[in-house]
Amino acid sequence: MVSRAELKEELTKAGIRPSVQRLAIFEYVRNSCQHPTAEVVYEALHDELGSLSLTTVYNTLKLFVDAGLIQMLTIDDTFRCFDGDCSNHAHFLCNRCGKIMDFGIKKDFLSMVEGLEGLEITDAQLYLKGFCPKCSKK
Amino acid sequence: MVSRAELKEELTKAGIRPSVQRLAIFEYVRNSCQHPTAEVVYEALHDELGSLSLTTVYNTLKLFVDAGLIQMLTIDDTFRCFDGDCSNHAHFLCNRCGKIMDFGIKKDFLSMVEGLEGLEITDAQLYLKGFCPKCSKK
DNA sequence: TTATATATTTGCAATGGTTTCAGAAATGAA
DNA sequence: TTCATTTCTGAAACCATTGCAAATATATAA
Repeated sequence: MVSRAELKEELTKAGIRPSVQRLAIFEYVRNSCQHPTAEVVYEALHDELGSLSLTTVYNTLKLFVDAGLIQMLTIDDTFRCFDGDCSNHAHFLCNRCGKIMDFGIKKDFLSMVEGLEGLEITDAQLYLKGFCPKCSKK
Repeated sequence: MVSRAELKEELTKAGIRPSVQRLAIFEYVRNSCQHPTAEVVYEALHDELGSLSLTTVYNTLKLFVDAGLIQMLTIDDTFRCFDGDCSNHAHFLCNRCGKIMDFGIKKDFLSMVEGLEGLEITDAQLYLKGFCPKCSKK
C-alpha cells in the first residue's frame, strides 16, 4: 500500500494536477492486486465520490497510461483492464475463472527473440493463457 | 503459398466443411504476409466472391480461430487482426507506420518467466511495440 | 478580495467494430 | 425427389468507449 501523499507527489511530478478524482483513481489502481477494468474502478469509487462519472474514469486512466504511470492490458480482447504495476512482468489469464495473475520475467528475456536488431522497442507485453492451478485440477 | 487442395484438406481434417467462402477466406489469411483485419479480408475477397457478407467473414474467422487453424492478434486494442501462421512467434507493432512484423522466438523462452509451476499454458503471445527501422531513422 | 482565465469534471449522445438474429439458400443423405 | 442440416446473408442490436458542450473547480492577476 502506497500512501496518498506519495501518490499525490508522483502525479505532480508527472505534471498531472492531483484532483480528488484523479488521486482516488490512481490510488485504487495502484493498490489493487486485481487488474480492474474502467467499469470496476467506477463501481468501486462510486460511493466514495458520489458525483464521479464513467467518462472521467476513462479519461483519467488514459491520462495515466499516456504518462506511463500505469499500463493497459488487452490480454482478453473483450475488455481492457489496467495494472498499476509498470515493472516488467508477464500476465496470465485463466480461461476458466478469468483471473489475471502476474509473473516476473528475467530482464534479458528479449534475447530469446530473433532478429530484433534495428528495432526501437518501447513496450513489451507477454500474455499467457491457460488454466490456473485451481481450475486445472477440476 | 499453400495450394487450395491442401487447404481444403486441412479444413476437412479440422471438421470444417470447405465451402467456397471458407476456402477463400482461409486461403487469403494463410497466404497473406500481412496481418489482415476482418474488414481487409472482406474488401479483398469482395470482388472474387460478389455475394460475400462481412458477417460471414467474422463468423468464419472466429470458426478458424476456435479450431486453432489461425490466430487472432490484439496487439493494438483498437482493432483485431488475424495471422495464418500459428507457429510460435512474437509480433511487433510500429507506433508510427502501423506495420505488424513477425519475429521468431526460441522454444524455451517460457523459462524466462518465473513461477509458472502448476500452470497449464495453452497460449502465449509476445507483443512488442516501438519503431521499425524505417520509422526509427526519421 | 474579486475578476478572469485555465483546467477539470460531468452527463448525455454518438460512434463504430462486433455480434446476434431470423429467414433464405445451399448442401448432403436417404 | 424430399427432408433435414448446415451455411450464408442483410439488417438490426449491442455495448464499451469516445466526443462534445456545459458546469464546476482551481489558479492567477489585479
